[in-house]
Amino acid sequence: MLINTTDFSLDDTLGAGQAFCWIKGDNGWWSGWIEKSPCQLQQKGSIVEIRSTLDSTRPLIHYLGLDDDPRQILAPYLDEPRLREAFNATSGLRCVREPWWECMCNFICSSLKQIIHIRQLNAALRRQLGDPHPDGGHTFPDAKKIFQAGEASLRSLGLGYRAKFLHQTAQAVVESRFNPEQLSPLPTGEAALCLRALPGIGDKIAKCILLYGFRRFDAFPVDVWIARIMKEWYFPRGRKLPTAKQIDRKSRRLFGQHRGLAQCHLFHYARTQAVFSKKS
DNA sequence: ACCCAGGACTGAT
DNA sequence: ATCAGTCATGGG
Repeated sequence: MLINTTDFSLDDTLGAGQAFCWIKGDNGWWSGWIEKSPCQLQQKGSIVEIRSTLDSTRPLIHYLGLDDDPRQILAPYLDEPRLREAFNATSGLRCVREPWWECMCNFICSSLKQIIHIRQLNAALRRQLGDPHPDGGHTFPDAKKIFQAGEASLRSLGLGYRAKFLHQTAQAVVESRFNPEQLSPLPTGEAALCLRALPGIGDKIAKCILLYGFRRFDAFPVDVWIARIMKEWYFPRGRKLPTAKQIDRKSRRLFGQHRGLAQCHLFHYARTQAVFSKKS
């Protein structure tokens, strides 16, 4: 199957720290998952080629966020010259729609980890606890599987201190102490507080889950890369990095209701420009 | 060996 | 409310 796209980059979208089940092979094909279907993707020019058992391109268009136009959504904020610089360098990036549970697990695993390590942990969780798929690979394990595996077993996969967090959060989901439907009536700020009740989820990870797992474009996760680029561009005077609260207020004022989408482009730009790698 | 990574949590001011 | 210390692991 083929999808024709405009101003889209598969490499940027799958490599920008949103989803962690995708690996790019030496042949140029990305291998990963759309829900429970293994899937391979390759981009040539404006064409994305799909190899999978899916009978329609619709789930892929939905997953990759190809149904919205970030240039149009961010248009009101692109007068700001620095955001425009970052956006123009990353305009092929789309905000993906990750399954919320896998997204939650990925980001619980993400604390003090590099993106490559998060991918490794995602692969380990699938291989060890997921169901094998006839076409190869393993589906992502549900909360019950991860809970029943036990903390020690999770630790043996390399999760470190995150093993206890993931185990306890899985238990909370199994016991319905957390249900994603609780979030839908809540504004994003209160939804973040709800997520923060779960072990291993603080403000930053809560907002990643809301942005990538629940498509809350007004969630603005602040990690070290965002802190660096925001300091460099919007807090140039100070010696130290600005606080998360300062950055949040600034993002609200600069990027409005769609600051989460702006964050996707800022994060990817910061991470792919050598200028921002832990300087000052 | 050393440094850092898409942080969260705890206990002390 | 802010702040330092602690927590595991792997790659550069």
